[in-house]
Amino acid sequence: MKKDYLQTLETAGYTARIKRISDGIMYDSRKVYASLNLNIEPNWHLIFLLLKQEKKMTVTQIAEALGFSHPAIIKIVKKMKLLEYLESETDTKDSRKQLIKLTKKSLLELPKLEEEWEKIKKVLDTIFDEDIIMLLKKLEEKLAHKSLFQTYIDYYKIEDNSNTF
Amino acid sequence: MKKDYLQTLETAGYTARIKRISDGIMYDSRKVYASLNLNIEPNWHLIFLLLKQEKKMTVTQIAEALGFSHPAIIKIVKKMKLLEYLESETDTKDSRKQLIKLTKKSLLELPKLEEEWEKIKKVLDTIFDEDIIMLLKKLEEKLAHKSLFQTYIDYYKIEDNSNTF
DNA sequence: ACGTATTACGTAACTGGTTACGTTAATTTT
DNA sequence: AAAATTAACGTAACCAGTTACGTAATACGT
Repeated sequence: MKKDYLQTLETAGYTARIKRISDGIMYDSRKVYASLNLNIEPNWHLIFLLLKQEKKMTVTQIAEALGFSHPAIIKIVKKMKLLEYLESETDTKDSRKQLIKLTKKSLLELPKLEEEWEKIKKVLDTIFDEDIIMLLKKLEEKLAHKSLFQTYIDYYKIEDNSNTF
Repeated sequence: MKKDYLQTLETAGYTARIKRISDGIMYDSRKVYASLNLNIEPNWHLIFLLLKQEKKMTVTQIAEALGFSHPAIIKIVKKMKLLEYLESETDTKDSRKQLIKLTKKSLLELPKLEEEWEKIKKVLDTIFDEDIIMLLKKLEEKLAHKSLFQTYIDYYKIEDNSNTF
């Protein structure tokens, strides 16, 4: 078994370790979906759930809800539209807005998908126990309260010249 | 304050939340380095530490140590070479191997860099307290023991046809 | 010692996200 | 009601990583 240096690199390694965990989970989710021979990507799950709840949402609403940039949503929506899982209409009140919603096909396939998600959830629940969910919440709270960058700036009373050049 | 849907989306949201935390930390680290007007990227930190310890390492060794693919390391090394932080020589015993090491310039700048890292460490330590590090270890252990994908396969005794189509 | 398998590195193409920028529509200011 | 500002979407270029693939050097089995 190879030596894992990240663990020995102290604090410097934490962020890398979190990233590795995150990437690993993403990678595995992808594999699970692939093994199902479903033409579905992990991210889509969230979009399905969101639109099932809200019926119609604009691009920016989805982006904000999921914490992505709006171009990211546009790309995902494009893909999902190609596979006819989503459709959109222009808002009659505000023609800038695109209202995204699930198609008939989506609604038909939802029960099957939800069954799969239920199975995936069970597996995830074996990893994400109480403690770990607590950890997530704690981390989120800390970072939400004050970003790392801001903490750094305040800590050392440095002038933020990252944008000046 | 906008509603955070990820929190309401149950298990489906965990992986997305971890990713968000991870991305956020990365983003902020980048900002800290930018504010220092140092031409250094966060990832490089680990390479510096590693090579300071080990003196000379091959591309694949670095990749394994840090959990990246080898092409990723090649790219990073290329950049660092351009700025003259790294240099490489071909192994005399095995001419396939490139031995990467720190340059004089790196060694000269190290004290200053280490001073900065020390400051960054202090800030990170305000986030990564005992509890969080414990849980991080726990998560890593769980995932190291058995990947999510494997858990899934075993759980449902599915044949892995993710590579077969 | 010779053919085969493996290892190490490098490049190319792709991926899932980002920021930057442009356009048009709506809103606010004056 | 005209001008300026802001909001929503779309596209383009970029970024940091990945996988897939090629090639050359080494190690291995017979």
